[in-house]
Amino acid sequence: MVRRTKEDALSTRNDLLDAAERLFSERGVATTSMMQVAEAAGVTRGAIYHHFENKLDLIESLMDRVKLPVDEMFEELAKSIPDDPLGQLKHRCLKIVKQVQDDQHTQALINILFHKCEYIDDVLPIHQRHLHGRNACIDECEKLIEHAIEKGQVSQNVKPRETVIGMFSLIDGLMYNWLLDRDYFNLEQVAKTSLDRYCASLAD
Amino acid sequence: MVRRTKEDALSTRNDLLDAAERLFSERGVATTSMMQVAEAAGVTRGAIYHHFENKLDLIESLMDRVKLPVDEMFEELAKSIPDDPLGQLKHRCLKIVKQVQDDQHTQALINILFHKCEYIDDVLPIHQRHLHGRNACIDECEKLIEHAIEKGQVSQNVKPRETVIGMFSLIDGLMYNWLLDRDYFNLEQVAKTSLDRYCASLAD
DNA sequence: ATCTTTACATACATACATGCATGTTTGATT
DNA sequence: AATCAAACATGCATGTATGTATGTAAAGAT
Repeated sequence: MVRRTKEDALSTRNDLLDAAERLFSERGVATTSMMQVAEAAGVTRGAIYHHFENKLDLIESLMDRVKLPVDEMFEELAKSIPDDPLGQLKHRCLKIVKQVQDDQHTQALINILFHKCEYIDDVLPIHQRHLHGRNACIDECEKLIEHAIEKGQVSQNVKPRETVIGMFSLIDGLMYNWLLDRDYFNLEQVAKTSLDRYCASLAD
Repeated sequence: MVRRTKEDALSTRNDLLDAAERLFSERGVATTSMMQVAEAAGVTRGAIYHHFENKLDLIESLMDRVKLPVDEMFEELAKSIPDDPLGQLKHRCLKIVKQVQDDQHTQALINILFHKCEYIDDVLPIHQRHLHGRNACIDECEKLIEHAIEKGQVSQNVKPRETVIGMFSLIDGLMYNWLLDRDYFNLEQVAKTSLDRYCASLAD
């Protein structure tokens, strides 16, 4: 089993990414060795070091494959002129939740970020990327809240920044706990009612 | 430097726990070696293996030293006859947040649980303990919501279980994000207003 | 005063994991 | 057709973590 065509090489690379995603998500990043990833992909470590520099590069490539829900949300927010800003916001948040619930790759990645990798210097680049997209998204959502205030959808007493942080934290917490035990509650359902209540209280 | 008195031994043990708590919280559990812990405590690995069986035992001993806020909450809930169940609930949740914000040991441990240790089989005992106390607490809080419904504080439309899960997730998410960047927002303040809103919406 | 045990330090044996260097085979190029 | 380079496999050298076994000096028991 030696050199194959370029398509085969790309397939090998994808197999490696698939294996890494699965193993990292199941057993954790630090405890999974390069050899285990290679074995799971049916190749040797040589294949990994040919396609990726090291473990960190492998992880970063994992992140490149999947568009995180916050990034997608950010893009959609940018190109929409909100007629119903608060509804928009709620809808986008639920979409994030839904993507984590339904899309396997997204779920695996978020699971890794939440539960399967330590937040330390070595893996910080990927967290940085996540947080960066997140903060940009928070800024955008903050503007939505401000619009909602102007439109009278939301009370003038609410502080936009804190409100968004609260919303995102609620979503984060729900996903965090749901990923710990996916049978404990229905993510989408609880997210919907929780968000509804949270938003309703903003009218004050 | 050899055999000291029993008090000295206990002091050594505490030094080790302090060092472990600090290093784990700062650099992560998996990436911190026993030798680094020993060095930080001013002893050799021999001292660690004298006091603890292995890394896992060290971590579990860490957890034994601190009473987690949920456990404390559970105890207090058990011995209180709620006159204002919803207010009680809110108050207890804020107390958890406050403890994480103000008590250094609690903060370090929660930080470890949230960000500095992978959720895998090896460290699962400590997570299990955390989740166990948590679930017991959720059950108790569920009863409080039921009381609140009986008292008319809360609408009959709310589902107690889901409501509690939402509340806890909100708190979790806030602590999770705050621990990532403690200057990004004021934990106690955002927690208070968010909880207030969330609870207010329960009257419906 | 002697003896035992505690509280460590030191040393070693084992086990991996990583990174690189070096092969080897075939697709791609000219 | 010959050559080059891609796509891996294989082997080694190194570092590092772990667990344990052994040493040792003082504390505590008798």
